[in-house]
Amino acid sequence: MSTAKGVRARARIEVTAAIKDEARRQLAADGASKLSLRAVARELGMVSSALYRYFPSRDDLLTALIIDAYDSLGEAAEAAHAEAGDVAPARRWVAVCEAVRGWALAHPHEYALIYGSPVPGYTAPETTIPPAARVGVLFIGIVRDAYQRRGVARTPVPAELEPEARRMAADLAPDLPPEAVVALVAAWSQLYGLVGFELFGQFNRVVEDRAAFFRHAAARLADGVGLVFP
Amino acid sequence: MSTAKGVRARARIEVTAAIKDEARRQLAADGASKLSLRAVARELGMVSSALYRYFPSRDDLLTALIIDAYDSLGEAAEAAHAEAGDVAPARRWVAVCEAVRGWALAHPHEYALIYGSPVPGYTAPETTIPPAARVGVLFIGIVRDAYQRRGVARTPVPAELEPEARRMAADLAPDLPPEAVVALVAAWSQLYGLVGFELFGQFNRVVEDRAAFFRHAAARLADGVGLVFP
DNA sequence: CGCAAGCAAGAGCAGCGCTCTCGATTGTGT
DNA sequence: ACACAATCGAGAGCGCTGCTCTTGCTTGCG
Repeated sequence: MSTAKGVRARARIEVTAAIKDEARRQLAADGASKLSLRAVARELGMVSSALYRYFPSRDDLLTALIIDAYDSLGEAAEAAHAEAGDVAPARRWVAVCEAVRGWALAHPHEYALIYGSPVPGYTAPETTIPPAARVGVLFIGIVRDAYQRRGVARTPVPAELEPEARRMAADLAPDLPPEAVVALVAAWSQLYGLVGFELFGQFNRVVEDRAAFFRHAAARLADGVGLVFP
Repeated sequence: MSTAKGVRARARIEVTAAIKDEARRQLAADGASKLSLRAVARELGMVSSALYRYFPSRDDLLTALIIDAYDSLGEAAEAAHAEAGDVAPARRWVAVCEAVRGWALAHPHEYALIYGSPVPGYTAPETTIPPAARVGVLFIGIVRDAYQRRGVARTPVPAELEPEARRMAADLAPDLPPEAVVALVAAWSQLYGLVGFELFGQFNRVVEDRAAFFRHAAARLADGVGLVFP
């Protein structure tokens, strides 16, 4: 039935979505810390206290937006990966990196929400973990594919890191060599250094042609992971 | 004279410092967005309006804290560099990276203030540029030193990036090869990806032995810049 | 059909950044 | 040396925030 579960449940879903939409609008306009429950309620023509029936606190609304942001980013990355098709893993790696950058530039405040400083006094709940992992999983898949095709160039890790490297590989990708997993995780985090610096103005007066700079840096990141360009 | 400029000017300096100290305390305790002018004033035994004689707005207080944070980080990095002495540039590079990480772990909220998402609606004034550049300048010096001693390993940049690479080199370090400057800037930003991910919890359930992981990643960063370990 | 659950509305509390006014104190030019 | 100007702390107040509690109306299940 289209009205299964009754009018009330349907209304709840719609109102919840409307709240998130309006909140996302304000987030994109003014940033996370200016997001106001009262303003959202006002814009929706309801009184502020009514909003607490849907989100028990401002932080809960933010959490919902965070999950959506992770999913939106993950979707963009996966779409770019799919669109790249069956090209060499190194090229797919760069395509995903550029998708991450593109999404960040298009949604700066949402990017700041998930990869900038966590909202003070706020710790993300478990629910955010799976969507947050999507881009990482994608990278693992690319490296795995490269490894299965013709192997990856390996850079040995120092002795002090060997146990940790084995533990990481066991947790994240048991079929990949530990050195590759270490390189992968490092490159993964470094990607967000590149994106964050561009987004938060650290490249002002330093890098001008940021698209070209990023493309090159992403390719070198791929290189560092052991992917080769044909 | 020790009382030159009169009692009033002296008092102003002391009160300004007291305000910044208390603000820094609250920043370290609860983060930037919970920093409240009223709470600072309360703690200092003054009324909130009196505080506006010293900082015209909350953002101005934050700006003062940002500059101090950049200087504190720069100082820590420079101290680590000096302490490393005359070892190989690659080792000094890693020492500075570890100093940045150490400072960030010791001052998480101040790190978030300067390298996390910028406080929404707030754009840093020109005054913050020189202190913000200190760590970068340090890295340039290290690479320059390596270059003058025995050269650096160069990775060519693609044709599309060549003009920008030349421009960056002319701006930042005219005596260094453009490829090295590009690699340097990339590594510089990537360092903050590593640090930020550890600090903001992105490494939870991914990397456990973070010190060893970081040391290795920093060494590989140095490698990417063309520095060689003896 | 009746009763419990779900819901919007309104009032209210404590906190915030910021402004303005009012005396008191301090520094300076004549 | 004295008067005038600049500086400062205190207090009241404005409009905003997140959040709570109570009051009725609406919906849906037994």
